[in-house]
Amino acid sequence: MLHLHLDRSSALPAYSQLMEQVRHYVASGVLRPGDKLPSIRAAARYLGVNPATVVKAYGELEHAGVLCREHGRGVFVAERMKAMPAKERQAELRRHARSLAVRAVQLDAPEETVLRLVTEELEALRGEAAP
Amino acid sequence: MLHLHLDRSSALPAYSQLMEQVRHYVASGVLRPGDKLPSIRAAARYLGVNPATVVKAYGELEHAGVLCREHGRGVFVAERMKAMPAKERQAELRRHARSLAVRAVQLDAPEETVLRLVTEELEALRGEAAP
Amino acid sequence: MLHLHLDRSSALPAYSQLMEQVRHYVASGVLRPGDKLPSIRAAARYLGVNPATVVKAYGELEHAGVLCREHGRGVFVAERMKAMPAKERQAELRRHARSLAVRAVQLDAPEETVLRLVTEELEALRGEAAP
Amino acid sequence: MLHLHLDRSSALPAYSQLMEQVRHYVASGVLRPGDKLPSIRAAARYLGVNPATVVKAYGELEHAGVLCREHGRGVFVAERMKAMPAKERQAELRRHARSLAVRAVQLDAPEETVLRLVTEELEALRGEAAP
DNA sequence: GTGGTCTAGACCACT
DNA sequence: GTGGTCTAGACCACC
Repeated sequence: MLHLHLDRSSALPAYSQLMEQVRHYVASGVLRPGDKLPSIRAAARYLGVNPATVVKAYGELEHAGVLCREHGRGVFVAERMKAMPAKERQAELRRHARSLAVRAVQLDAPEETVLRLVTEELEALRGEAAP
Repeated sequence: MLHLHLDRSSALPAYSQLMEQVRHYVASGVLRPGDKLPSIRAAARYLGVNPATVVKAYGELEHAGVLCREHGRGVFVAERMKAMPAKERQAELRRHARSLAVRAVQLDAPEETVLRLVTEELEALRGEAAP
Repeated sequence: MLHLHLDRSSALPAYSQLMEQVRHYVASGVLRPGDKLPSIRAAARYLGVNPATVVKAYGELEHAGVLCREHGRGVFVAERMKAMPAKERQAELRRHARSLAVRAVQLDAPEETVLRLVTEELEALRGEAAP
Repeated sequence: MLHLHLDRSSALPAYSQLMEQVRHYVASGVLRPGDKLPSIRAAARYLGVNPATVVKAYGELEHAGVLCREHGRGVFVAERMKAMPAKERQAELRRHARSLAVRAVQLDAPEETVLRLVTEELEALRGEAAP
């Protein structure tokens, strides 16, 4: 059973937190292409939210090419990431990298610490895929 | 004059975009401790937004320890970043590093590309401070 | 054996995709009046769907006058299209033409390109009938 | 005031009908880039539907690059259609052209009638833009 | 069983 | 004022 949880005190809306967790499981390989996700109702019950909230999260992830909803059958991890133009991909990554860099400078963290953190997180994602 | 701009179609609210830009200028050294920021009215006029939007951005940044409002005199870059506990600092950086890592894996970017992007952004910040 | 296939990730329901394919084969002459269609069970097995899905598709097509179910014998292409009032026929065609036109304008496609596409598709249908 | 209306007996969901109408107004030039659409609440009141239904329609049109929602300000026609890869654009047009061609053959309409309908619809869209 | 749509209404966030 | 999120619950469509 997939572990999902919400931080009700977070500034991010619930549907957005759910999206991030699913993205994480897909990125880490815990969820693989073709895998079935918890049904909308099951996830809603488990998280203690309204089914419509899960519908929104799953729907947005479908738009993003991460999931694939099949009427009457369920929701699945998409077989292949929707081809995003290389330029857009690079731009998205750079936005996240810049955001990290700005915080690092403000918090006065040395470059090596920042790079180490990124490496650790990348390895953590790979690690989860193993079993 | 500080260059500020908004992407009205962005998902991020205007005040949040403004905050990010101020953080960027402070991180890069374009704005140094003690520097005066544009007045709320001037910034609002320049950006074409409601002054309340600038008030909110400056207020949040004051709360975060980046700015320092002095009644009747204006808004300034704080002399020293409010001391954030090392643990919190690490946690904030790790959150950003994780977010970058998740996207990198999903977009299938190799580790070296990711690290290069981060290094580039860190250097870009340092570069802006020089002149 | 008739080639049938489903796109499970499509927004259109399975029964609707099946209908469209049968319509296509009938329009192109691959299926001619009186021809027998695959049995409900055979089609369901071939497509990997629930027989009820095929029942629904065949049923709707019978209602539209494209097919003709004969109890105990099978499902056949109707001898003559059920006479649809000229006015309704025109209206249905115009609906599809308008939908095409709206997309063409939005996608900034020149008129000649649009007309060429339509001509090509009409010829493709005629071409399939030949052999 | 923009004319909007729903056919409650239609098989298409209300939000989808709304989308089609907005697409039509944008394609015809009745709505031009930058134009403000009726607010979500105003449109909902006018159409006699729940605001959430309009939210869904506007949201999907934003994903499609037709509209642009700005928190607290309103919903506007996007300045420029999101660049869709030429290949996808062609594919979308061809799908609509094929659907038209299939119906034309089934309804036994001669090629010239079909092409005339398409031309008429394209001209109708251009005509509405004039004033 | 699954997902899809819609309502009525609440409360929050942004400008 | 604007749009954004969420709830509780209904009913429909698909498989």
